[in-house]
Amino acid sequence: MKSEHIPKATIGRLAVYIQVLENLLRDGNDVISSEKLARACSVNSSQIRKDLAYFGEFGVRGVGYYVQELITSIKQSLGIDRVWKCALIGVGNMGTALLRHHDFERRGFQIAAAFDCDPDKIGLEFGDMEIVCPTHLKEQAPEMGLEIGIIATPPDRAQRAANHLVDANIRGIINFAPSRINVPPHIPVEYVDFFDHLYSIAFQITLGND
Amino acid sequence: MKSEHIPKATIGRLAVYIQVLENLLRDGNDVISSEKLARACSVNSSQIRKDLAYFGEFGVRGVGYYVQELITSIKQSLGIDRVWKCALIGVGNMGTALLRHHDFERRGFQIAAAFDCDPDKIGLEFGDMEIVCPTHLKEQAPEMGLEIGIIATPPDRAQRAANHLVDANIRGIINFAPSRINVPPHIPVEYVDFFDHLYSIAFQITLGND
DNA sequence: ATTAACTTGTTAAAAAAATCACAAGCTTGC
DNA sequence: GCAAGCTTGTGATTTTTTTAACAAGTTAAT
Repeated sequence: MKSEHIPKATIGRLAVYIQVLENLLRDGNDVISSEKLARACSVNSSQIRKDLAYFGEFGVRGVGYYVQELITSIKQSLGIDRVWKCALIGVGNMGTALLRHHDFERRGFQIAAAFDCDPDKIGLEFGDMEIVCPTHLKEQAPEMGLEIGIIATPPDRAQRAANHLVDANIRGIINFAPSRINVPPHIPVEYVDFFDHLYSIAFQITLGND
Repeated sequence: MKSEHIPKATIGRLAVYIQVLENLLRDGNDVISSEKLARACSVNSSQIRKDLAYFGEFGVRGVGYYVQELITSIKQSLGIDRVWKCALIGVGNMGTALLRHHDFERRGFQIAAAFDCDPDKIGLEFGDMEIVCPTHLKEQAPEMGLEIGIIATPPDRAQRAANHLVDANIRGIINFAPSRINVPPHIPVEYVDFFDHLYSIAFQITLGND
């Protein structure tokens, strides 16, 4: 197989595979079968083989997958075999936590610029970055090669932030603010809200009760 | 319709509906049709009606849904019409950010106890909470009515944290650590990793390029 | 060199989820 | 009181996703 439409669920699982594979590698596993990987990920082994088949043939029949090689292949398939520069808008609680989050670099994402419209925050230094007004986005984005926008504003400011990002020709947006945004259809948007997961847990617990 | 198996995707969308409905209510909308709500959520209107139908009949034919009433009904359906007490394990970067996150209370979740096995952290005050050793979980959980466990440890400590939670009869777990955990099947687990969404954005951008 | 034991990639079948389409029901205006 | 205009709830249909099944390819042992 190769190319055609790829389910979003597949992308989510690929992220899981990477995580588990990296832990396997750390534990000294060089080769793994889809069956064993499947158990470690709590999915069906056909599922794994099918997910991978969208992107190519990465295994060896009768043997399995070489772990390091597979990690590299999946990362290439997802386009995360390079550094993506991100623009953060909104340096409140969430934004600050993101700036402090060490995993960004390790995972291939770099918050290269931080924006906030609060006059009290503008000018503040954050590591080697200075917080500036979002109006500067349009000029800084191309200069700095910013490609992904991270919205971490209060909900009522999210749309404005999105407008700034679109105007600055950003290529994709991840929105931590609890509100929907409208952008042109060629710009992918992902919404992040970990309370979704808490709701799901609460629901599953409640369900198990009756 | 009513009860039967409910797709996980439905739960995810109900969370979106709540978010959008709350914003609609704030903007003074008292009634809304599935068609308009669908547009605001970027989904199909039948989808909304079907999602709601799993839980009951909340609308009025010819009229639509009363916004406040619908919010209440969805929250009841999900079991988030009450406060859930949570135990946090791991007070590092992520754990601290969670403790500082103001939305917990507003959304019906309360981090009522914080645990960490680092001797430098044990004894530290956090608001009105003191960080204690995870070995105390088993005794504190029933006393305090802790029902949900939040794992925010480094990846190699996640399984141990999970064991403590299971041992303390916690009813559900949300895992922020980037590693899979094994728990008895009756305990629901949700994995949270917002890099999944960054991967997805990177992939969608890359895909659009060629 | 042949057999036995594995494991992948892929086609076919099954299951699940999303969408359509419409009868049933509410509201308003005349 | 009735017709016209909406909008829900739901059975039927379509689409998508997952799972099963197996031919094709690999390795190791005899």
